[in-house]
Amino acid sequence: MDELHFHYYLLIIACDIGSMASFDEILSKESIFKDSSVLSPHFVPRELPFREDQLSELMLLVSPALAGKKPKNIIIYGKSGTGKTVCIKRVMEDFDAQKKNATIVYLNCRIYSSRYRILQKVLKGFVPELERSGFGLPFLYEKLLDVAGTGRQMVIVLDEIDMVKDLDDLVYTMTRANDELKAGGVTIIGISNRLHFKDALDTRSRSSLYENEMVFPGYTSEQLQKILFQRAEAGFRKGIVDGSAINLAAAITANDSGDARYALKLILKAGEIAEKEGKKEVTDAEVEAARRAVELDLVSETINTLPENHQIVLYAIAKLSMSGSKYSRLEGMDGSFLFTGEIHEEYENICRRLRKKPRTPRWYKEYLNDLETLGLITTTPSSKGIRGHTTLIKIGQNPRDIEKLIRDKLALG
DNA sequence: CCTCCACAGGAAGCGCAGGAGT
DNA sequence: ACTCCTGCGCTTCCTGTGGAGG
Repeated sequence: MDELHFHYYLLIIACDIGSMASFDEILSKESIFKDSSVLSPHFVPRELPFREDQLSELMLLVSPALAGKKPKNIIIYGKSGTGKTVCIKRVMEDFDAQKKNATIVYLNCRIYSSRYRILQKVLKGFVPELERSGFGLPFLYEKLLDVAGTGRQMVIVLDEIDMVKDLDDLVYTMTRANDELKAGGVTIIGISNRLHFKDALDTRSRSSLYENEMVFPGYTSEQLQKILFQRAEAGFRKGIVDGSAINLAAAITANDSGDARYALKLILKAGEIAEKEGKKEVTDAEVEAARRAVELDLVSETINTLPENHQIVLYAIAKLSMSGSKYSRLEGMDGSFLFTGEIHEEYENICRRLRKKPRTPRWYKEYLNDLETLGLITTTPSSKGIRGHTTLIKIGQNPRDIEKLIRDKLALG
């Protein structure tokens, strides 16, 4: 942020709290939160309700490493927000506290997505010269043998393991390392939310990776209620959160995913909304408002990570949705569906305004597919009646919200 | 019935950034 | 650090489909 913008920024803040007369007033105003970090998705609580079984099973499976023996490899399945990562983190805390000749490392494979990178990251803590790159795979392999060869048990947790491109090779490398090692060992704990990713593995690495398999089920509405209660108690001051608000948040979440992370986000957001509006309690109304806000947040996050051309196409769709489809009116319909042709025209117009070269229709169609996969638009093939063969397109959310989100981002007038 | 329009989507090939391997 | 190569994003070309209209 440059200086000018920084001053604007201060000005905006000043306007925002314009109603506050003094620091005394601001500071004397009590927050409804006791400790909002408890509600953050990264928080690892001492108690993990409804995951006691999985937790003790995991500890049992990993425990040989603390006794100098190699544990079996483990694969953990479960949709997002079912407590996979948080369980592992808890196990890791207790594991490290034992201070034995054993190491447990956590990696997210979205970032460390190849055998090479994983080895490099794991060994970095032991081999200082790896800060510089330029070492071959054989070198890394030798170092792995050196590090584990001292009798060290190494447990590598690979979150989102399905993102590893050469998983077969990785598993094979680890298997070979374990064969060669006289003391010490290397164990993989893989976490995945895609149930069918093992189909892509070859038989040999599959059987060695799947020595143990654990499944984390989604939380039910009742379970979510208890979890939310527990967290709300620690996160909010007494008597702030209404019981029915928690039930509502649990019900909304259980209804579409059972994702505890989403439920926590709802409650946190509801609290923030209540606080901003100066309310003393969090009720159903705040949870409802939070749901809309969280949904828009998710959409906005998706849009922000979209490549520019996808954004332009989506912008074109939002723009046309606001005015209604000319083509479909010509066909005597209500104008709520758009045609691929008119969207492409609009897309080209916007590209011209932005002085960008528009992509060809062939590729533009792939953009439409991507947008549909992301749930931002829905498409219906039209087989009868309308202009031969075409696709009818409808935007997923309120076009005004989408239009505004992208307009700010693309700096369109 | 034939041709044209508007579109779907496969195949091949191209240039380039960045990852793999040394 | 340096080179080679692969994969990605994209264009070009092509075939196929079904209604509209002469």
